[in-house]
Amino acid sequence: MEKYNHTKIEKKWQKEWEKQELYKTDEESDKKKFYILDMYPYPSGEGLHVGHVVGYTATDIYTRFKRMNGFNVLHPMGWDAFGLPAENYAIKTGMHPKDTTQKTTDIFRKQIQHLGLSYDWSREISTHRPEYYRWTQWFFLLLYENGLAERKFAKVNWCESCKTVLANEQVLSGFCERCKNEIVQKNLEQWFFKITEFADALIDDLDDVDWPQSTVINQRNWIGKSEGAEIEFRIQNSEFRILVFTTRVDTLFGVTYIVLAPEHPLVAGLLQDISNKKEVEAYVKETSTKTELERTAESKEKNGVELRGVKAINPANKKEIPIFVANYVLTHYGTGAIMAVPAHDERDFEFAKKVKLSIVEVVRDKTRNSKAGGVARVYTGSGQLVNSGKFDGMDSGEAQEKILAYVKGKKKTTYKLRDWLVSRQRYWGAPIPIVYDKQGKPHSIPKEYLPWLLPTDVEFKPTGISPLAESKELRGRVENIFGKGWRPEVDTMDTFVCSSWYFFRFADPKNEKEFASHEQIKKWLPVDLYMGGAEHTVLHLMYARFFTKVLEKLKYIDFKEPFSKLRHQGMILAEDGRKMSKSLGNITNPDEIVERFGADTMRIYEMFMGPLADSKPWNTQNIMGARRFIERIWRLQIKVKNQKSSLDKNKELDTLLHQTIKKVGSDIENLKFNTAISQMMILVNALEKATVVNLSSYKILVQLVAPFAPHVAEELWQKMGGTDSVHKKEWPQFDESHIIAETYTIVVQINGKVRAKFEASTDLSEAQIKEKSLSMERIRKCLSGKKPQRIIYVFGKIVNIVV
RNA sequence: GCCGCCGUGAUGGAAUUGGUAGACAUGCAGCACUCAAAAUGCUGUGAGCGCAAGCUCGUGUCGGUUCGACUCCGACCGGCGGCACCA
Repeated sequence: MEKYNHTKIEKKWQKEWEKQELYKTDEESDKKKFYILDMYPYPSGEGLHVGHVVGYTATDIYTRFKRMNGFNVLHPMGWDAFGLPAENYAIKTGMHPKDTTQKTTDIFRKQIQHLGLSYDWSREISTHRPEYYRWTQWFFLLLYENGLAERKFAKVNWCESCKTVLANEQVLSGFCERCKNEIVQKNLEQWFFKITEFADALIDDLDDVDWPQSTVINQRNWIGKSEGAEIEFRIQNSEFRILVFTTRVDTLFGVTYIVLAPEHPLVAGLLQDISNKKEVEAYVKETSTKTELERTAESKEKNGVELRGVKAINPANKKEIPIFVANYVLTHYGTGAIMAVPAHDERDFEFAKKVKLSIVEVVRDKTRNSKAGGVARVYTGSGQLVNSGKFDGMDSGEAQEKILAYVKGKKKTTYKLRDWLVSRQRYWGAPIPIVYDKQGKPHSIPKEYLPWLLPTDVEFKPTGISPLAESKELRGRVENIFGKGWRPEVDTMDTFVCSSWYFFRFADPKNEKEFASHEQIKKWLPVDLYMGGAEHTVLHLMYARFFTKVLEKLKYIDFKEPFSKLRHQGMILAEDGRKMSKSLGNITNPDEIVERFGADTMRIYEMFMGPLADSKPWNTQNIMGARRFIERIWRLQIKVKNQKSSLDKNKELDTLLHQTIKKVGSDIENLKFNTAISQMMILVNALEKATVVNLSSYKILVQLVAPFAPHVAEELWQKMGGTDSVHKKEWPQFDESHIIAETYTIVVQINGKVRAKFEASTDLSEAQIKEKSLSMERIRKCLSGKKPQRIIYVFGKIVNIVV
């Protein structure tokens, strides 16, 4: 027997599989479809890291398993190629992003192939290619022409270092997601997608998907649906009214002042009527030039000024109350104005204390004996109403309804979700397919001009204006087509636009007439299993769901959710337990591991580390365990004999074999690869102890291992006389009759503590088992004459004697 | 602060309609093979007590439910992730 040589075997089979196009999706097949998708990577210059390998190996195992179980599987791979890092890299090196992208995707593809991952490369896509972004542009126009994309002025997040506008989702606690620089706010005209129109569907349809609970909750929180009411407050001696949004109508009698956001339009409207006009103007100017971040980060300290000389009227008790402008009220949420209830809202309480405003308790905690008039602490729960006129004594729920009717308020639902800002002042993205006429009015670029090509005569250096604005070619192109005085849109699209529909393209990647044909979409979508890191939950998943809902609304598709089942792979931490990062110098390079130990070992190791979704630290020492496992299987070859009977002479081994088939199958189905491998190790350990291994048993072992370690399995399959690829074989079946044992171990406990065990044959009755337990010498000794009070028998498992 | 998840040997982890805690693997120790090393194989490996048979304790802490709790309930402690003045 030759020594196990992973390099030789892996090279050989990777070449052979490519030659045979073994993993190409069968177009003609009438087998049941299954679409297994990885979140496609951004092909960075650093290459693949060990974290990618976890997710890709997991889906590969599942893919191979599904194929062996008779499914027609779509398992594609592509590149999220547009984006800031490629452009930043281009700026640094002077190379065109197109060339660097080409280079890095080539490296990624090679690395992925060296892992033996069974993607159908004939369907590879890359978002930076005109054949692809043509359809990204088509989607933009689809949204625009259906009123779902609009251009508007907005206070937007601006990164001074990246020189671009960012989406809210790309701002992490006030800092740029990419470069970690602080974000400032600018007022600019930008393109938005109206994702807020789908807020309810984005919440409701989460009920129908099989996703990790935490991800579903994160999505819900991000959308932030909140049901409440709008209530109008009159202003004394004025035509103006203040509309506030509240979720606590029951506290209306406790409203002792009103607060407007500094940007609230009414502030300007009321300026004429107030006595401290200068002070208010100065305050508004100061607060609104600050970003939201500065307002919160520099101090959570609340401050504000009163609009002196005007009073609002509380519609519930008709009392006159003061009006403030304050920094703690947000313009963009609700109506930009609030009714302050200092006794029952922490923020209002804090502000009222500071400015010395009155605090009136109107809801009392029923479970506690709150002291009358005790407003030293805020009570934000619901309870029983006090100081609320005829509503006294009602509980919060009832009062909500009654008071709302009494003041003629309207029910209203608000959301935290805001429209998606998609324009970017950067080069390396899909150009927005819009041109402006002489009056500056936007027009769609007619579909026949798509792809609307990204010009090449541009400097990448960020200047704050879009690089495309410099392109003579682009300006000329527009004037040629549309006429003199017309000018191009010079912003590009956020890369999240590209990734919001790529999973459709895989169904029909070469289609030149549509983003994907109706039949191919119907055939393959939705995605049956989607795998990716949890860090993408809010951003990408929300946008992809939004696009899917748009398509459904416009009758392109007839399903509502793109990803039926979603799972996250956990992060691989460095050996020191910290995150792997370049700056810490603790990165493990997968290429080195593959070279030293082999791809099969790498795959087994990463899957054996622990539960797929958990974060776990890398441990190079532990890789040897995976390697030894493969070598043990390899060495078992010597013991293989082609015995006549398919049933192994060794009954115990036969039982174990069938148990293993069963467990490995169900574990793969549940993505519990660590325990599947552990079960196979148990089988291998047992086979090693036998003097002879039946050929049929060994072949089954090789088939079970095949999804995990495809190269060595293929090699051994061939050595065992297999003619076709093991990966095309049917998954082995187990026989339940081989698993059922003739005896089982009964554990005898006294008061829940294990005292003895015995083997009982399956035909013993309950009474016989109890009797047998009591008669055991050891049990008699332990009982030492004490009378059992009760004897509990759990079928086939336990006898518990209670004394 | 709010929401969600998690806490098991030296280490990664296994075990949940409540039923033998620590499977499998790594490490470590001893032995075999070897001139030697590597590789491989065998044995041991939660803690304490005991010559032994065996006993006691043990799944973050404290309490509860139960014949029986890693598993269920309550409070607390610690860690991770997300959101964060959203009215």
